[in-house]
Amino acid sequence: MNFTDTLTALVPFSDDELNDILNHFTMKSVPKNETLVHQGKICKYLYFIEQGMGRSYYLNDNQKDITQWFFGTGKFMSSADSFFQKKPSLYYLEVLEDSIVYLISKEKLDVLFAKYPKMEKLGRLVITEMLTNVVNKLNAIQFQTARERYDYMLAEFPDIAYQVSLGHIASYLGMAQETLSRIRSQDSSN
Amino acid sequence: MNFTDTLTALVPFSDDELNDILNHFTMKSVPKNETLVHQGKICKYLYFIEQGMGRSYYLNDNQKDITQWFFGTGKFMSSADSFFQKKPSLYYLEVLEDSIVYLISKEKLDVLFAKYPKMEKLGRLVITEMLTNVVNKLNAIQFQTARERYDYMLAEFPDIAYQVSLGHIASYLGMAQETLSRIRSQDSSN
DNA sequence: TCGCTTTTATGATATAGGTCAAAAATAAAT
DNA sequence: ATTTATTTTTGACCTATATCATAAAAGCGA
Repeated sequence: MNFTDTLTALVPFSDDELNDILNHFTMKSVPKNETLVHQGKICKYLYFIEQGMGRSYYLNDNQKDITQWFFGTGKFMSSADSFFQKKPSLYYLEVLEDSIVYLISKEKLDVLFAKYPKMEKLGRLVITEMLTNVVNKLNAIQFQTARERYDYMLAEFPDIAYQVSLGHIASYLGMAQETLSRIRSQDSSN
Repeated sequence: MNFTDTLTALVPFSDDELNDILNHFTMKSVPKNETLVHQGKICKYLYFIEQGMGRSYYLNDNQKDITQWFFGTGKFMSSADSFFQKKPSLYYLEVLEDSIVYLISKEKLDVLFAKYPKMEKLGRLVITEMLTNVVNKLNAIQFQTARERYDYMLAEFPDIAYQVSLGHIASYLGMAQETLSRIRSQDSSN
């Protein structure tokens, strides 16, 4: 679903409103592997992924890269806490393939929030969806075996599960990459 | 922090606005162990805990009670997805001690959202905070040892860690209650 | 197409923490 | 104040998965 459709599906904007809103965003194409936000820096923009996919990750105490979230086509991507509170980001944000995004700064977004109450609603809905997704993952991770976690991933994000490197997925699911490799090899032998 | 202070800290309401908003809420005292929402039912109200504490939990495949979240004094409590989307709740909501809450229905809240754009902002801020908290817990759970998870709990929710039963905390942290008991006995022997 | 780098697979071994069982301690009820 | 129920502790044992090591495969630049 493209950007305008995504917006209108959440809140019914008029054509004029929609145009004005779109004009506050900037469209940009981002090449594969580009880092949009660095850990410790402020996340200046909220991104909508028109085409492509990205992920957030951080480096743990052993400098190991841990995927925190995947963002697929048609989703908003940001280091939410950093963007909204202007705090240093705990995560890196990077694009995993050539992508097209719409981006907006906090200042411009605040202009939209002030101008259109419906935008506040949009913001609330988008964040509510994120919250639901994170809670779902949490429940999936918390008490399930590695096998079950991978099944959750296949069910919830089939597109991502088949496109992203095994190491990224393993860290996202909280398991060693060797474990995920073994799970997959079980699958293919049956 | 009490209800009015919490509201004005997030968004600067005028006295008149604040009064009007408060009038849409109902104050209620809830006795210990009362269940506010049942799994599978719609969560009809958003609660603010003026005094006391609650938790959300669900029963897993083995009918084991798993704590999903704790809500302390001064926090909003709800089965967010159920409340906002009018979907059956995945969780029970219960009060862990005699409490005083302010509650509001979705209908009345929508009236407030429509009337005061600032309320939309309030909603967005509250949910953003929840999102941040859940993401923090997810990171704590995903790659940390049982010991580290408990330390996270002590740091993040010291009040709760010392008041709630060991079994509730263990399931919240994704470990067997025996494990948490052993961790605690290590602590007290040093 | 060849060499170089990164990713994935597989085997051997170690361990954190789960499960089962039973006792001890606390809390609740009559 | 006793009994009953619930929660916590402790011990013995076991298993899923991490870790370490190395090989195979895939991807990529020159």
